[in-house]
Amino acid sequence: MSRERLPKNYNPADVEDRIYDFWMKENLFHAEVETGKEPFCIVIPPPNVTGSLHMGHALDNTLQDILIRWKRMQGYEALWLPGMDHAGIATQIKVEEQLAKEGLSRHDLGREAFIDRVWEWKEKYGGQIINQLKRLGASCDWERQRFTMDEGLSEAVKTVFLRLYEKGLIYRGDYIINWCPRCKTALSDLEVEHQPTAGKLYHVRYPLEDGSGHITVATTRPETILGDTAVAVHPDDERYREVVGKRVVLPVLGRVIPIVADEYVDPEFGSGAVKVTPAHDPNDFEIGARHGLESVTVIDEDGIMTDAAGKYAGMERYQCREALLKDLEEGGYLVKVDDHEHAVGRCQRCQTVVEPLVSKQWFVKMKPLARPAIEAVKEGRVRFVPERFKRIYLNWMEKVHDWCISRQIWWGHRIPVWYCQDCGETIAAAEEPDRCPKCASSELIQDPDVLDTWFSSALWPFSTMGWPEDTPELRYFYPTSVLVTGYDIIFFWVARMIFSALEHTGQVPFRDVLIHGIVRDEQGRKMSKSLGNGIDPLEVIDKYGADTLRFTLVTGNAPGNDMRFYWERVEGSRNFCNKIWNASRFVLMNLEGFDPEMSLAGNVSELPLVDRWILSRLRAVAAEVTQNLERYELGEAARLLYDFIWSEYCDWYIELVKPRLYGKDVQSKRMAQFTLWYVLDNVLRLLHPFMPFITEEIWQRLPGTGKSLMVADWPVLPEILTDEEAEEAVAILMETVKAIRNLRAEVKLSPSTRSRVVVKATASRTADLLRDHLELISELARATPLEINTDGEPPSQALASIIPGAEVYLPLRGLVDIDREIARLGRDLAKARDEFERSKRKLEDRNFVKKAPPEIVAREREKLAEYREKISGIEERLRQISG
RNA sequence: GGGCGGUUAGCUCAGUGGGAGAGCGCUUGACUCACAUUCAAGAGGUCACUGGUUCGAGUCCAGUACCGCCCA
Repeated sequence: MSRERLPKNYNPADVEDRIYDFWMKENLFHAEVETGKEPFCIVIPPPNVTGSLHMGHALDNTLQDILIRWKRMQGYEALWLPGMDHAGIATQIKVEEQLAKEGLSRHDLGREAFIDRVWEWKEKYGGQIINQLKRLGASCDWERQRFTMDEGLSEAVKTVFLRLYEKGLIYRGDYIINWCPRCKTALSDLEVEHQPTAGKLYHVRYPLEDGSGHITVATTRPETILGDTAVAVHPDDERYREVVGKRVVLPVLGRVIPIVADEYVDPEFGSGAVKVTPAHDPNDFEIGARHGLESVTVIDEDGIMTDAAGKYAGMERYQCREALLKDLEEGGYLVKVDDHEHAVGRCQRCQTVVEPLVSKQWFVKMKPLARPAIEAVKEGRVRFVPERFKRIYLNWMEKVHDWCISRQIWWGHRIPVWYCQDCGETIAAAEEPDRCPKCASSELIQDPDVLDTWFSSALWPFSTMGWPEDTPELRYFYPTSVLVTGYDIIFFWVARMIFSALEHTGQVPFRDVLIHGIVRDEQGRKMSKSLGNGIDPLEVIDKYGADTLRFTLVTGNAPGNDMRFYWERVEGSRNFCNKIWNASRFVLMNLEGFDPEMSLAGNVSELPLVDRWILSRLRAVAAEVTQNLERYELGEAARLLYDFIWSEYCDWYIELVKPRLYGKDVQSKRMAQFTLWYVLDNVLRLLHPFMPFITEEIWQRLPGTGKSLMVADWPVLPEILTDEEAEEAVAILMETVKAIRNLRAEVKLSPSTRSRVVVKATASRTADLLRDHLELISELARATPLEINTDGEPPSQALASIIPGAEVYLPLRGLVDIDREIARLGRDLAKARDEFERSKRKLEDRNFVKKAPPEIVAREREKLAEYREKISGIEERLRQISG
């Protein structure tokens, strides 16, 4: 037991690093395989190696740490497996920027030297987020840290690629993809963000080839006219029945193209006829495929018009638009121009407008993989929390498109495919082949592309455990217990992990998916670099401590909902830390002569009433906290602890127990010490997952505790602590104290002035209870002298308050304003009568009495009796003072 | 266009069919020997709207309005 004086205010900076070092030194984060315990496992959503901790990470990892610490205390072998993602495009951009400062491009270095450079960068600057996670208090098993470019994980990537390739689920071909002209790479559908943008809708007239008229089409991207290979109308559209099968002449270029009928066309939009540019629009690509249309690429990978664009060749895409519009107008083809808002796709990484292009890329065939992934979720083998995210997942999975997995960058997992320069054979292999298996040529060139970063993170739950090897980790910890992540990443990552795991391991990757929202700024805007409205979690930790940040992030919002970040809320959490600190300080300062060993043998039923009350409440709260954690209601669990500690333990119990601590009755003092200690010990355990640092710091100072709170047992309290009678009795004591305080406040009596109070109890049992706690009430309500009776005549010159079971009088010689008192009692009376009527009406309703659960009806009867008593009490009082 | 979420005190938000809650802010009083990062007392509500189910709806169902998000 530490006897050093604790500071008045909790200072996290003095505590947190020291405690974290202690945990590390004691190796308490490490989880072992096959310990005989039941496993509980979480794999971290690997942050980007380039990343630094933002509020999203702070929230996500706080939730994971709460779960893992709780389960660890419950006796599970709890593994939280950490690591990082190589983040292909993001990292490459970072290193390219660094090179640019030296006046170099990656091409100056060449591929190998560039990749070496990225590794160098990674060793030097990468992974700062790991240390930031430690500051947050994350209890990850750092010995097991993984990186998606590690040898083992790279092996898993290759294995998966080859398996899918051999099964025909990976293919290469010319399809329309999203191309970022700045990053110079293909992107998957998910990596394109659509933003509503003000633009124009150009209506252009295409003359029929036979001179019998024209068709007007509308487009937001006139430059793609140059790549048109058809005009399409809806097959049922009467207006165009005659012209289907005819041909039109493409304005300016003069190319002749057919008119086709296709269900895709919306007859309601524009003129009901659309131009078809298979090479530069995903929907047109589909139409083109259905009708066997030609595909003419007019924009290249740099966003420059190709030779196929005729006289516009060499122009930049927007420059071409202007030039072409001018020509269309001069030729009389431009009918009109409307303002039009449409969705423009931009590169997630650099915000450049993406260009849909036909390009040779690698794809994963999704339909066969999606089916089992849909089943697994429908059957509940993977469970989303909150459940509504299941629908979002299923909707997406059910209409998923093939996944473009090749990227034209250098940093990443190289596609394990070689092409024979002599016979053109494609060879997929784990290692570079010596010669072509078909023609024995040694002229083999590896595919230059790398795989989408998400291709490797999709394998994370099992690749980190050694798959494809059959490791003890896989057998013990896999499938993992729960995945915790934001809803913004369900498609990118969660969905891909589910189908990958099912395909390659035959098992789900995790049983539960806990989805949370995003942390917004105080105006409700997304935190972003460009807005500069982000709040650095480390700034919060520096100023207020990690426990404060964690508590702020976990309280005050429902699962799956977004939350706003307010410094006021941070202060509230900080104040709570300080409250715990000072309550603990109080307990530690008053444990002199207390022996924890001895007190454990104490008989609960022999404890004083208020001790039995707080122990009963503690047991209820512990059970509720556990239940809420089991349902992933972490915010609710935290709120319960906040209320219990602040209101019941601090505001009431500690105040109730003070006279005993300072009094002469040693036996009573020992019991108070025991109860204070016992409740604090358990409360610290319950709170530890939420606020690991402060709880550990205090707990280690408590007598009779162990080496570390983080491996102490989670409270499961004995049934004998539950004591409904004590709870009811203490409620009466509290009501009485509140009533007296209330009356005192009414006449603005300062707390320093003591005042006589008379309490008339309606039942002798209540009178006994109040008499037994006379000193307590007197102390808490500043009531001296305090008279308790059951039949005395109430003082006439007094304020009155009628509560269930008692009438409370505050005598004030000559100071009572009778009119005011009559008015006040009148208000109380009106309120009580309203309640009485409502209750009476309810009980007179036969259906209520017949159909409502008996305990509800019984409670309602009790209420009615209380109101009746209150009303007659007030009426009686009114007669006394006005008569 | 399809889907999802939200609408509760001045603000931000909890609320799991059975007496409308918290934090902050506001008003009044107090440096009472754990804590002024505190304590005590108080004011403040048509639970968006309209119907329905139910003995009973902030809560379940249907619809409407507005705000937001995701997908196309």
